[in-house]
Amino acid sequence: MNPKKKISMAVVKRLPRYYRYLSDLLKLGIIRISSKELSDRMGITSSQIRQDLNCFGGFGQQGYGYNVEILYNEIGKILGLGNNYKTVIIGAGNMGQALANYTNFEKRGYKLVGIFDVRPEIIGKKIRDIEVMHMDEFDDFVKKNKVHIAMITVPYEKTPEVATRAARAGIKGLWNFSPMDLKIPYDVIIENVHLSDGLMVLGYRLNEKLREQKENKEKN
Amino acid sequence: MNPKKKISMAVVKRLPRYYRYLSDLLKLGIIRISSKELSDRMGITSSQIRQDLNCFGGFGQQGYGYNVEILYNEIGKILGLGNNYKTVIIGAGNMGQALANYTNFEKRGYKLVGIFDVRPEIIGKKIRDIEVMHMDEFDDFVKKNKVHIAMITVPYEKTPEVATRAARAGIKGLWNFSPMDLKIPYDVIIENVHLSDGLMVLGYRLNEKLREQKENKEKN
DNA sequence: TAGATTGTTAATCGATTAACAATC
DNA sequence: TAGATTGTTAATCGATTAACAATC
Repeated sequence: MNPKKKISMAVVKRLPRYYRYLSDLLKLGIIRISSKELSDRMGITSSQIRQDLNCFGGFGQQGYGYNVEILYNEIGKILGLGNNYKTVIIGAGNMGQALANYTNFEKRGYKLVGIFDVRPEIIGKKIRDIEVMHMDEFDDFVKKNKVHIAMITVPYEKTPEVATRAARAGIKGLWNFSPMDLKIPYDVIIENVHLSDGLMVLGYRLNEKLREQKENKEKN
Repeated sequence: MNPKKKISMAVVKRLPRYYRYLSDLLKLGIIRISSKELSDRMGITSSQIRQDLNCFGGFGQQGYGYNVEILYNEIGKILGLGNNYKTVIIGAGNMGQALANYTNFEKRGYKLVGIFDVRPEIIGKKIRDIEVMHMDEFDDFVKKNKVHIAMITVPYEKTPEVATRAARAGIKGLWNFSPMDLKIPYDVIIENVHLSDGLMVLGYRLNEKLREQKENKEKN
């Protein structure tokens, strides 16, 4: 492998999936796995698995395969899970609370340290031992606690303003849940979650299938 | 264009994004747009836009460009938004309630008609005018109302069981929010939402950036 | 050692971009 | 008509798959 070569997004996006499957294998008590076995489970080619893993170095052994635990830990490292990134949630509505209760993130090393909102009726409420704070305290909190990531679950119109404020306060990564392609003139990494896009793809596939079924019926 | 040729997923996944941008243009009162102008706004090539649209037919006009409203409606049709798909939510926890309140889906033609749970304390509660029903009523409700899509936001362990039940009841599409690749032996279309995968990709990008910054600092 | 399976190179496939004739 | 921009073909680029020598 060549450590200088830039890893393509196609590969990076597959890493969390590998990580998930390896976590399952680990729980099942499986010690070693070949690229062939893993490819069968995941529904991809073994070639792709070996190719992907070799972007980051040789984690396997000829004639043996991969040690599940080692590979799991290595992918974790590649994904930066050991960095113990601290996160905050801005917007303690249903989505914010859902994310706060999503213990999967903690398991993956993302530590939720604060929840913010502006609505008086929700300030002070406890969600998973974390008291909802007012946005007035946001900037100081981020600086004091060296928070890396903000999950933004505020109403659509507020999103750019809140994102800008977070970037100014020193946040390095934004996870945006509003249905827009968030763009702000700050040096910050943005991941947009477009839930309704996913639903529309489901709708398209449903559509295609119903159309095919109709065509087949007409043939007979 | 060749109507027989299968549309690639790469293209399909871009359609909701086009739809979003066209919706914005429509709101701005813009009547026509060229592939070049749209490509500038979206940060992709005009070639890709023309190529994508031509998978489905010629919606533009030489020397003029595309009529925003027509294109918007055509993409809506392709995505099957006119089919008025009916949806239900299974699991009225935070995520379920967040989805229930996500009015974007309604705007896109997905009509939420029912919410289900098994916890006595939540049955009967109203969320956006829809009363939470007990799962005992699920099968009858789906059949009677011809529900197409179920959004599954139940705890991890319950997911396969609930999905199976939904498929048996006649649901055609499942939108799964548990962090697993849902697989059941039924003829049903499944879209998995892997929220933590997205967070991990954000973590990777953050990691890369911090590493680069460190390297640059060491050089100077 | 023999068998298995990796790491890696080469071949293929598919997706994106460039180019331009057609045409509004 | 002249200018603009599409629809579409061809060229390029990147990602996936196949193949196999290296080696555990």
